[in-house]
Amino acid sequence: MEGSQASRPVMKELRRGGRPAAGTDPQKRRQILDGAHRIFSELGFDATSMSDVARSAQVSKATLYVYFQDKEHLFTAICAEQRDRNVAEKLALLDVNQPLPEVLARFGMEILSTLAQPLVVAAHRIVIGVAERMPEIGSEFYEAGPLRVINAVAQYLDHHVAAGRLNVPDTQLAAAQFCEVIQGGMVKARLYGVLNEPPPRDEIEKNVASGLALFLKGYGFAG
Amino acid sequence: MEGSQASRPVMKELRRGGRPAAGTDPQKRRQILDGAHRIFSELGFDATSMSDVARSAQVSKATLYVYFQDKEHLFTAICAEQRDRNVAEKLALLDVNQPLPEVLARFGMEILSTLAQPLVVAAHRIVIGVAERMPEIGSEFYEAGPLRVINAVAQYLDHHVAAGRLNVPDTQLAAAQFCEVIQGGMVKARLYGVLNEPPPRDEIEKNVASGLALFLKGYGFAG
Amino acid sequence: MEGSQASRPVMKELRRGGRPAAGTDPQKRRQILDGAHRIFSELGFDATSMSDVARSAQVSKATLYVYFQDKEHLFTAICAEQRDRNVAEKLALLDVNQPLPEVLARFGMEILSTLAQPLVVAAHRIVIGVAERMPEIGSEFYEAGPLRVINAVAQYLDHHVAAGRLNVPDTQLAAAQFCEVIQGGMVKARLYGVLNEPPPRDEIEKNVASGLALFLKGYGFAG
Amino acid sequence: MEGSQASRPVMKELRRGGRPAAGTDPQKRRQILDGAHRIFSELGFDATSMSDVARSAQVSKATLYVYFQDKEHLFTAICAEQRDRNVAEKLALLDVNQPLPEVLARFGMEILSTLAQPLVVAAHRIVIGVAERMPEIGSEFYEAGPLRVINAVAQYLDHHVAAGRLNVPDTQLAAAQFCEVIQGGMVKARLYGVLNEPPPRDEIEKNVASGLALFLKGYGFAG
DNA sequence: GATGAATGAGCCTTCATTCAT
DNA sequence: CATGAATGAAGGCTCATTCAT
Repeated sequence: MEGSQASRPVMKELRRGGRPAAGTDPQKRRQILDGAHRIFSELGFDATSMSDVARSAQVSKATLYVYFQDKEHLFTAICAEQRDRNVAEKLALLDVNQPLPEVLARFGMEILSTLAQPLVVAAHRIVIGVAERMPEIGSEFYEAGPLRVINAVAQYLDHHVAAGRLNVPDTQLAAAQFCEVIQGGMVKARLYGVLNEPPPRDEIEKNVASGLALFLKGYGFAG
Repeated sequence: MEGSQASRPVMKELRRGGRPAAGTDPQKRRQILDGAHRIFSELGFDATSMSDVARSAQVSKATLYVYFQDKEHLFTAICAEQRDRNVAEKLALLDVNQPLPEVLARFGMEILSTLAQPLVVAAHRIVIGVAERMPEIGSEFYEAGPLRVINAVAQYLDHHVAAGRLNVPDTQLAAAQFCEVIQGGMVKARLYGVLNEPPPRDEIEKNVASGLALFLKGYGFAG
Repeated sequence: MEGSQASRPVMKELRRGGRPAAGTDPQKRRQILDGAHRIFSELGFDATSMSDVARSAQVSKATLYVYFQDKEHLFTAICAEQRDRNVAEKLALLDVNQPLPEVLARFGMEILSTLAQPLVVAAHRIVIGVAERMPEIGSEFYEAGPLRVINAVAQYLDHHVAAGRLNVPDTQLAAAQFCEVIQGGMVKARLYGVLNEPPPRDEIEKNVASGLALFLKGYGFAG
Repeated sequence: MEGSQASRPVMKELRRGGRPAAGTDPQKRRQILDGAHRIFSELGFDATSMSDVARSAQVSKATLYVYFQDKEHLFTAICAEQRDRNVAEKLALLDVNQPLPEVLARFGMEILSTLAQPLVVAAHRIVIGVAERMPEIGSEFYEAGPLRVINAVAQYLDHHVAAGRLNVPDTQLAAAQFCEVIQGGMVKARLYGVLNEPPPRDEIEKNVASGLALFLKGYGFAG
């Protein structure tokens, strides 16, 4: 298993540059991404075979490889899409000109609703499950997703701290706390597979409201 | 995957006297569990082959199957051990007769120190990664671990709420919030593989202190 | 196809040392080598699948990989065997104490008989066919086989040149020439697949005799 | 692999008028042959994919199939071209009216220079490597190449034997011996991949001179 | 006629699991 | 009981070849 490192690649690695044509039909690409996302979410990364993906996406296995270099790249593409999809529009909610409690409430609702969605939970599960072996995927995902949100919240808090409305010594830490506290353990339970349905709206509302109240009072929010 | 478990030993049982049918040497069992834990933590569930386990545990592959029905059962056994190992002693810290802030501080320190350990993070990662396909493992793990802690904290809070020292409408929810705020995102980052070393003690202290302060003030703790 | 060099191996290459147990039953090893040799000779390296080999050797495909790291190593093992099998005993024929013409006649007969055997031709064919992509295999084969013979003959000629019985300015070159002339194109034709049966003995004799006469007269052999 | 070759064009033939059915642009054909030759020589038959060929020839893969029925036919076309390219002009050197030693020297130089060229070696390698599975390709190649040369030399020798200048009992055999002996093992080593650069002119000269001298003296050439 | 895209078949390799010893 | 050896099944990936445009 170790001696072959030098000799095996000889046979194929000689082939140089120029990939096969790099599938460019965006529609088909979508079809593949959607099908792959569906089945990856259902089975996890390792337990999903490329045949499964092909079946789920209704294309031939070979076509998969026209659009994506390999299984890992396909998966990474899905992750990237998943995190980037709505983050931007969510961050836009952090409007410093609106009243803080309402902004954070709305923002929290958005975040929690998204995070608790089964498909999103599934994506996080996979990334976490794979993080040991492929730390770059995990880090990248974390940084472009959760961390980006935390940073935005921290910046938002900075503003209000400067304005004297909040007493927060470490806004970065506070932002992380905020993101956790509004979840009330709801996402965590789902991560472990305890629950699988999207939570009812009132439960989300309750958790966000409770967490937000705790946060505001705890950091001495002065209307 | 589970069907053939009862039939094989039967033959042996018939031939010999009342000898214990399957692997019962507790020392060897330990050896296997330790080796398996080590390698599972390093590679994850799917990426670890039974050959890897055998090598890591220094036993033959066949012996593995004498002590554990299959890969999944072996893994489950490790998880069970992992969660149960220290939970009990940690819960004992929640002594209602000691001053609340100190109890929660000490308890939080314990919890966070444990959760941030690489091997523990690895175990959680695996369970989460596997939760989609094997929800029972995930649920069981969650219930015997995180949930058990939450419940204990909730009960502890109940006591102080009853004593009028705390104003908490939903102690179960508050317990979950407590468990999250004290982490300050420290465990989450590790879950995604962003960091891998155990955090320095002062960082843990800072996070617990900050989270606890937030929690106490937010829930109107009155000394 | 090129970007994956760094990322793909991550998944598996993590596994370290200790191969699976390295099949050691020499009988089974023989069985595999023989079966593989048979089918490789029939179909060539690339056109022979490991399934073909397994079938031909009457073992499971997985067993193949217990005894040989991969297809290339299996093939190399066959080549090594093939060249080493009889070379030594043939070189022993070059006895400087026997009369030169008889020695070279006997030696030439041995060499040509062997080289014209279908299975040997097949081995050479494969090695040559593969030499572009795997030059080490080709070189190694050439050096351990043809070159070794040439060197031995050169040394043998040296002796007789020193004794004044032969007038050869470059014995290395002469040795190469000798090895070729005695074949009379017989091996070459077989290499290209023109003929496939082993040549009749008298044809071999004729070619060797003719080539040897040419060689001796050409290099002024003086009884 | 060969079955479907006649049926496809039929449809087109019916629809349109007397337009040439299959790829007839000789320029494009050249382009394909050259590109294919280049890459086949580099990688060998099996290791060269039709994508490689398409890339090397700068045409689409589908176009390849307009000009050549399949991979094998394309390859065969290249081989045919390769052998026929210069054989004729070389055979013309065998002028019975010129002094024999000079003719054979010049002829030998031409032959050996050509055979030792990397691209030519590569072609031979491929044909040999493929000969087991596709004996017609091998035979055809051998007959139109090496054998044709041998025959011409044999005929040339016949003339001089008849003129009493040479004492050769079997000119066919002698021709084969001549072709081999002038190579001095130079081509053989290259066939096995030991060397890859074209040999320097003086080395070629030396081998031819040595071989020719041996041949002439051995067959009693009388000026 | 030329091409980009698609695919069924098949390859090498590995894995979880089970016997015979 | 422990093990070395063996294997059926499956996985990721590529290829020669063919349509629709």
